[in-house]
Amino acid sequence: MKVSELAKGAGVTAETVRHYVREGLLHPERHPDNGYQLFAKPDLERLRFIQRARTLGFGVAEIRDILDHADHGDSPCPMVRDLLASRLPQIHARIAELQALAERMEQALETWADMPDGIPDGHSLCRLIESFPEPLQADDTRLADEPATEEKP
Amino acid sequence: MKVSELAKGAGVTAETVRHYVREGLLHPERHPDNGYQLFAKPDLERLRFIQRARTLGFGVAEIRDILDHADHGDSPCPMVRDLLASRLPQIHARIAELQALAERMEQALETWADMPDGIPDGHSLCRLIESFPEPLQADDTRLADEPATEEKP
DNA sequence: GCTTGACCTTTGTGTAACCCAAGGGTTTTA
DNA sequence: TAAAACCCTTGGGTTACACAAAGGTCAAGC
Repeated sequence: MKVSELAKGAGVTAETVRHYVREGLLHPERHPDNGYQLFAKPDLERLRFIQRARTLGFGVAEIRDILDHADHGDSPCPMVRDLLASRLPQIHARIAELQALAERMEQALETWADMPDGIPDGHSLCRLIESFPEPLQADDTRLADEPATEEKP
Repeated sequence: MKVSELAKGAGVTAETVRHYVREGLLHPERHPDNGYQLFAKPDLERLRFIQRARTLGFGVAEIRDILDHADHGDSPCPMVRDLLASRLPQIHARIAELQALAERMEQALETWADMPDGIPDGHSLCRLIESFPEPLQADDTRLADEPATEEKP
């Protein structure tokens, strides 16, 4: 299989496949004549494995570690469990954070529904925003990292 | 005020202040002798405004636009409202996404609690992950962007 | 006057997971 | 046989900062 064929088989873009190759998650052979990357059937399974792992919140580097373990004949499952268990509370924290954000936004829209816009007068820029409570000091309760579930701008 | 003083006043780091200056959110004067950035009292209010806007989900570039409008004497409030209203559903989508992720993770941990780890055998890498449902094809229901609420690794 | 430590400057690099464009070779197809 | 379609690599962009390096500045104590 060539790059695009593998990509289609798993529902990702060819760029994503190349990215995984660059990051060492896939190890294709090379066609000796033209240098094209050649994937075998197991690579399709491997790519699907990667996809599932991504939806479970694993980062690309972590998946590489998992795959490396497996490639060496070691069971990566304990690692997988540990990663999952340690990441879960962070996801919950992130959710809470976003819910708080949504509530602030909704509250803002409600509050502002019958407030005048106001024009910048040197004391305020946009009274709407300024009427909001200050972000209670430096709250370092932010989530450390969240490698999963990316978006495409 | 110098950089660190302004930063302390708003509970952010000096780096953050410098970042906002680079991005055009703050326009300090320069001490003619040593080139130090000099901030006035309004800049502190401005920085706090930025912080509030960030907690409301606005990105730095958006805040720059808002501030530019205000600096030109235009009321940025309609823009603010529009941005908020258009971003809110994305936040909700993002929350739903993360909740689904958390559920998958929890379900995985539960399911695996009494499953054997399994050693890679050429057919499976980690049966635990492979026993999971495939990410239903290319679901492009992902969130377009979410410039707010960043984390610090 | 001088050293020391704290603070200032700019520039460049790194982060996560890709996307996209450019420039150039290859294969397939009409 | 020529165009369309696909392959390759390289490099830059995205977000909101953090951090390190190299060097200038300043306040205080001796």
